[in-house]
Amino acid sequence: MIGNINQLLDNAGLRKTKGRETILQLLHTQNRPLSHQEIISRKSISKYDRVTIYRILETLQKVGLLHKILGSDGVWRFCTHKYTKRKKCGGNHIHFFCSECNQMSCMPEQSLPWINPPKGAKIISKQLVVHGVCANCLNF
Amino acid sequence: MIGNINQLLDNAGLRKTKGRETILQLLHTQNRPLSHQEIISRKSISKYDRVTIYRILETLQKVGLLHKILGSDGVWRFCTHKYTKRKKCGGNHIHFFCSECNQMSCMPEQSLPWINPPKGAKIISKQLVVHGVCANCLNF
DNA sequence: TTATAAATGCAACTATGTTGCGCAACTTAG
DNA sequence: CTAAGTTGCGCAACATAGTTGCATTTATAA
Ligand SMILES: [Mn+2]
Ligand SMILES: [Mn+2]
Ligand SMILES: [Zn+2]
Ligand SMILES: [Zn+2]
Repeated sequence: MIGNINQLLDNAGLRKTKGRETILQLLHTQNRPLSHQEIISRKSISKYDRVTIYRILETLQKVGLLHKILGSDGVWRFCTHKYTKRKKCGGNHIHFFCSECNQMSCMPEQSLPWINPPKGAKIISKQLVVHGVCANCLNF
Repeated sequence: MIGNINQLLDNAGLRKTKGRETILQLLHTQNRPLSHQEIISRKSISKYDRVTIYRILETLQKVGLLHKILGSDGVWRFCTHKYTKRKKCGGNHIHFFCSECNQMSCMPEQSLPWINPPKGAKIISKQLVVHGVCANCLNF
């Protein structure tokens, strides 16, 4: 797995550092987007400086290894791209945000609708965040 | 117009204060969501304390007189509901955010897609923000 | 008019994220 | 292998959005 991770960094033309590997590794084992806070509070990552974490996340996202989504709490979450049999997923799907536990999840099976841009405008990206209460939190 | 505004506050069961009237008035003359910053920098509003503005916006939004949308800059924007011949609009539409001028606009003609909730979860609301460059900014 | 409840102002605080800079680590040319 | 150049990291300081507590003022209704 770690070899795989290094491969990703390599392909992206990034230097392989322990911090990047660890974060990529962590996000790969999760199947939901994690916030900076959620990431840095992991044992394996807490030793890094918070600024370093911010920069690593920004870097990984810029080269396309992560996608990021803004929760309705104003906090960014980061997630590795997932692959289906068909094609690479660039994070181009709906996300769900539970306002009880503040956890975000991907809804990869539902993709974003086609959108007619405002007259003369150029669309770069879209984010559809569904806000609600997750199954877990509903059972309490 | 100001009579109309007072009516709205009244119907919502809110006290009529100069601050609330002025802010509602301002947002009614705009047809795009304004941030706290954009609002407080208006001459007519700059005399109020920033905390008061935050609280007024929160209050108006809670009773349903405003809808709020989070921009990809992490800043909330507030907008009055607009009415069409057909029906009341609860802000249930797509929003466009220009990353050049940081201005948000409503796309009321395009409504949000139906979304299949995650198993066992309850959906409360949705926000679809389209990120791009507006017509104005493209011409420079 | 007066009593009550709600709104406002002010100060302090929290939280996320950014910037600048010196030092360390890695890469590459010789 | 070594030195120079480039990139990443740690630390401190900063920027900005939004919140909380509490004293004071204002709106409303008795
Ligand atoms: Mn996702
Ligand atoms: Mn709108
Ligand atoms: Zn939850
Ligand atoms: Zn623009």
